[in-house]
Amino acid sequence: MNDARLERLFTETLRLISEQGFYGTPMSQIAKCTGISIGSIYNQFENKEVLLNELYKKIKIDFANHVFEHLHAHDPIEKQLKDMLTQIFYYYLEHRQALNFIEQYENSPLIRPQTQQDLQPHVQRIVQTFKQGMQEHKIKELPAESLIALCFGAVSSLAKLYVRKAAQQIRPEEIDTLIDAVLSMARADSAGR
Amino acid sequence: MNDARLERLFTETLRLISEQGFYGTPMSQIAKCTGISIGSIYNQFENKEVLLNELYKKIKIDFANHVFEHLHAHDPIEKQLKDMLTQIFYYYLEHRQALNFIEQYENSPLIRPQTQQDLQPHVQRIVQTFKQGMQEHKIKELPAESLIALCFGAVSSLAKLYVRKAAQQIRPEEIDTLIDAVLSMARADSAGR
Amino acid sequence: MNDARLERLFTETLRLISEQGFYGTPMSQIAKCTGISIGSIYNQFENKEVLLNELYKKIKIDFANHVFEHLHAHDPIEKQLKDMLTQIFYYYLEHRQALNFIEQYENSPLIRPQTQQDLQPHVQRIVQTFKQGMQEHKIKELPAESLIALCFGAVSSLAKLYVRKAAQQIRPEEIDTLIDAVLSMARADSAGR
Amino acid sequence: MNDARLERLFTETLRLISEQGFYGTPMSQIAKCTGISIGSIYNQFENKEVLLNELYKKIKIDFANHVFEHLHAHDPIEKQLKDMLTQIFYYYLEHRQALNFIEQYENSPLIRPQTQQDLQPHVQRIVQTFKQGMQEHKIKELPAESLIALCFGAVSSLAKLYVRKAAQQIRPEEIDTLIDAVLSMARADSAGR
DNA sequence: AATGAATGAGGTTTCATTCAT
DNA sequence: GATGAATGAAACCTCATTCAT
Repeated sequence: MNDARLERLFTETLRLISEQGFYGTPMSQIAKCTGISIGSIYNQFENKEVLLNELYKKIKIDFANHVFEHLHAHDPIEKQLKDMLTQIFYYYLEHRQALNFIEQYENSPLIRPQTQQDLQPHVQRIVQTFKQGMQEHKIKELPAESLIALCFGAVSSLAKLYVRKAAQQIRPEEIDTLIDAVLSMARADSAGR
Repeated sequence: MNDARLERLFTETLRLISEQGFYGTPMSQIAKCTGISIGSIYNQFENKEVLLNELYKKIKIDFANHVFEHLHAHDPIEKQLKDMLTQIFYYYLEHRQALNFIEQYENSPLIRPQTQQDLQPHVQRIVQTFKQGMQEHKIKELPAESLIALCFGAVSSLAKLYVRKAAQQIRPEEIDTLIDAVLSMARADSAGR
Repeated sequence: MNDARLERLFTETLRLISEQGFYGTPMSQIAKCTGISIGSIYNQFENKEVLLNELYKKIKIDFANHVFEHLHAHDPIEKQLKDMLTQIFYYYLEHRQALNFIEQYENSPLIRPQTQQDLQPHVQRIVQTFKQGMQEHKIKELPAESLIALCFGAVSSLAKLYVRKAAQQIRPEEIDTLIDAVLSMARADSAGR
Repeated sequence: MNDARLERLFTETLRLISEQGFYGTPMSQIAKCTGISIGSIYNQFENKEVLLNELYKKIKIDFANHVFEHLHAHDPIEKQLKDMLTQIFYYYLEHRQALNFIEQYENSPLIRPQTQQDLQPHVQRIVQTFKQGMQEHKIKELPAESLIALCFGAVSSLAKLYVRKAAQQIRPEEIDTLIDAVLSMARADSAGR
């Protein structure tokens, strides 16, 4: 299968599943909407679960790449963190299908520890950035995983809120303030009590 | 259907779905595991979607009730917020099936705006507590909805992390510190920058 | 079960089945619409098939009684036949639910030869009237059963047509002419070729 | 699905339903008896109702085609009508499954006005023949629809009678006389009183 | 490699019937 | 008798997957 077809397969599958869910989206519909025959899809992916898993990995990697593209390794660590969270928020807002798919998938029994392992290298830099911040005493010295969970959980939750209220205008200063708030969870100088 | 059976139906459905997902859990299995015939289930709930919706509402209300039971209206607002987030975290930890069900359901196409409307009264007090905190200048004056999304997103994300690493011992002081971090998102005196 | 309840059971069952068919009408709906519990219905009738069979017999007997009530044994045989067909036509028109039920039932696999046997006495007089007409040489000497089939088939077919076009006004002279036409099938003096 | 399979599907469905009725004939049995998988049937027909509807249309069209094949447009109108009714009678006798299916279907709530509309063109010629007879003053000037209902109702009723008494030998002269009787309903020179 | 008709296990749901109250 | 909650066999239908072309 050539790249264009594969791309169309992923894009359309993402769209359908974000609208209808995993089980509201039969393979036959994916075939019809992409114009790719069911047989060809099964030539490429062993079964539906594998297709979804590959889509998940692709989306997460796209996401990670996007975020890191906008990060400058020589910026002060605080700026890097702020940029990271800001990028994540706006990425989700502009890729709400991806946001929904990720949340569906990560909370479903389809997700396997192995998949998360495979993605480790792609998100390694996030952990590094946080840990570097701790070494520089700019970030609270807490388990990096926990801090990351707090920050990412907060941002994706915020993104989901803004996606739902699609109509309302996004006021960038408000977002900026909210992301500062998120950062205050991590910042070392932030009052712990 | 008497209360005991209904309770068993809800409990067992929650367990099965948190383990196997919505579509990995056929009605026949729910019937077998509860010892309630399929016919009786359909006597009580119009269809599977309605059953899941009612289960969702029940879980959310149980959750809200639990959290509010441990809140003292006359405590200082800061303490109330801290207690709330702490309660939520430990509730999720002890009700990981509920946590997983809620996350599955809220990210699925099954959820309907009407359901969220129906639950409004039960979560009203959360909004009130935040707004009161703003009036007392203890809480940043940001859209309450957004602040709540940040805090709740952070806490549930943290709970999911701890649920996954079930084996590891929970260190209460660490949790306490992390929840303080969450609160620093909301606290007015916290450096916004 | 007292008479009023039994009557209501029959009336309502007839209505439901004429609107929805045998299999579109569950026992539970009959129970709800009559206000008679399912248990009571099963006390009275062994099963659904028996209920329908009893209803069928009741309707056919009501129908036969009505027709014969309007027949005068001392009228000339030709008048009696004409009255009979006319009565049948208007009976069907005013009891379209009965007409539909009968046609459904008689063409379904539910009908049993025994039931038709049981009704024999009630329709005996029809056969007698035709046979008497033959003896008086007013009626073609053909197998009575066949002649009856022709006449009754024609009239019920006509009734079904008029029932369908419910809106249109019935013009009694037109009906009269049409029934005369039906009679011409049977009349001895009618040109056979 | 190729023509042979489709033909087998129709033939076998007709047989089963004429023996067991619509609701005595599950799709699974149709699948087993035809050797066509349930999936393939549903590939071809949206649901059971559509399958039955298509079968009904096919049967009616076959029926109409058969009747018209044996009609000669240049014969005198009286002969055409007689031939038509005779053909109908023998067609039903030899296609008793079709006769039973049609009667079941037309008296069931499954039938839809639209379907009858769709068949209009195929039965148009019947109406034309009757109307032509009226213009030629060979046929009583009554509403064509009503006259047709009378004649067809009589003939199909007669056919049903002969089908039931399958054992008895058919005496063609008797049938001929009976069909003449049916025609006397329509014939202009037939005594109206 | 691409196709899509065919398959049938297994899902959701219905509803005739039972039986304890 | 009357009731109606409970039952579960069996219906309709879906859809992941196969495989001959």
